[in-house]
Amino acid sequence: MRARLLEATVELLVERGFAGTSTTLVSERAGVSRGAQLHHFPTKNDLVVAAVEHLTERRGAELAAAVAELPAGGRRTRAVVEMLGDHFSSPVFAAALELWVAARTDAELLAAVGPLEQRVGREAHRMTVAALGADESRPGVRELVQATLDLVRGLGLASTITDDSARRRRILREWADVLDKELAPCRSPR
Amino acid sequence: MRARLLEATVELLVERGFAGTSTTLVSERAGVSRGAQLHHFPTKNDLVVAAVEHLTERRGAELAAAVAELPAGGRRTRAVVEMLGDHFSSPVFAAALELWVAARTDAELLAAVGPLEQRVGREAHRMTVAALGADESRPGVRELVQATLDLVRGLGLASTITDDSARRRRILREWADVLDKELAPCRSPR
DNA sequence: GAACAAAAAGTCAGGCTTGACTGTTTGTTT
DNA sequence: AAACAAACAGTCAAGCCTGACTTTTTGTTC
Repeated sequence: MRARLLEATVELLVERGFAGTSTTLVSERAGVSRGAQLHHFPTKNDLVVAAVEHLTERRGAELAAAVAELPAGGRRTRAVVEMLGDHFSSPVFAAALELWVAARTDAELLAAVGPLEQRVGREAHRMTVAALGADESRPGVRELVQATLDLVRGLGLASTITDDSARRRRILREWADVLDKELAPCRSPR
Repeated sequence: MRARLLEATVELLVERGFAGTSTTLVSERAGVSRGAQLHHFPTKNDLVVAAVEHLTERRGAELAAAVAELPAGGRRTRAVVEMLGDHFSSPVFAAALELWVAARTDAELLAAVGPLEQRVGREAHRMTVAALGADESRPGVRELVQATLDLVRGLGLASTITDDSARRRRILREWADVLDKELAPCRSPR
């Protein structure tokens, strides 16, 4: 029942945004009575904060699953960045974005979302480093991985109102080529 | 008077977000009566759409001013990307972000914000190409400039809830070095 | 089997926001 | 100078959202 409420909350975040996600709508969508909802989550903030955590777990699981299915061979870097690009253009990202923006002007929400997102960010970083087989001990490598994640975040933001996947693919392909050159373990390119 | 209303709208977008920007607050902040406001902007959407246009002009002007003040010499690429990074971490970006996210789930708003943001994006692209002195006829260069803009957008998004400017600088510095290598006109690095 | 606690269901009032309506001032034209 | 139009000012009712309160059902323990 908790799960149903959280799922409904995430759905409504994607469809109607944070402001459009009223607690009444959530209880209706989840098929849960208003009283039951208020029993589990006394206030809207409680509900949404719990939804953040739920969402975080889903994001982590989806990322891990996507990494596991990566092809081993040749164009691995391209596959990794395309996977990241897809992930950060998914509805899951849209829901997270709603929370992110809402938290910017809501101190209570920020206190809950901030640390969580930081944790997810670190995990995504670890995963990406592992997936790319990058050597973080080399100077600059860590920054380029971070840049990759910030890039897909920016692309994801753009995709929420203009979904130009062809443009995204071209950019990520070029980025992957740059990464391949910069991350190559031998023959320092500098 | 229109200008005061629009300024107040932008301020409130930054401070309280889209949902927190009520028309009543705007009229109070602008020192304009409710009736006067409704005379100029019959609905909230009218007001906010006009604010988008106003904001767009300000963004354009700020970008142009920043470009004009760039040092000519040595580390020009670094200066350009740092300038972009600063710009996309400013309150102006926060206001635009609010509108962006609100437009995602509001068709009427999307119709107004979409084309506008596209125009601004193109202009930013042209400016960046000019500032970097990039040769867009070479394959991949265009994509790398786009990637740079999407990267700063992603960094700006991150900065709205966690303003880690040191991290941003490190990342942009590294990226600037990569850009210098990739955009160098002679000796194709591929 | 009865009693008690916890979960779920329904109702409702208070507060806020929006936009419509009516009155007042200012400026321009004849 | 008068009349008319446009901008401006204030008020208000309808609608929605939130969260508190009351009642009913379910499950567990004695």
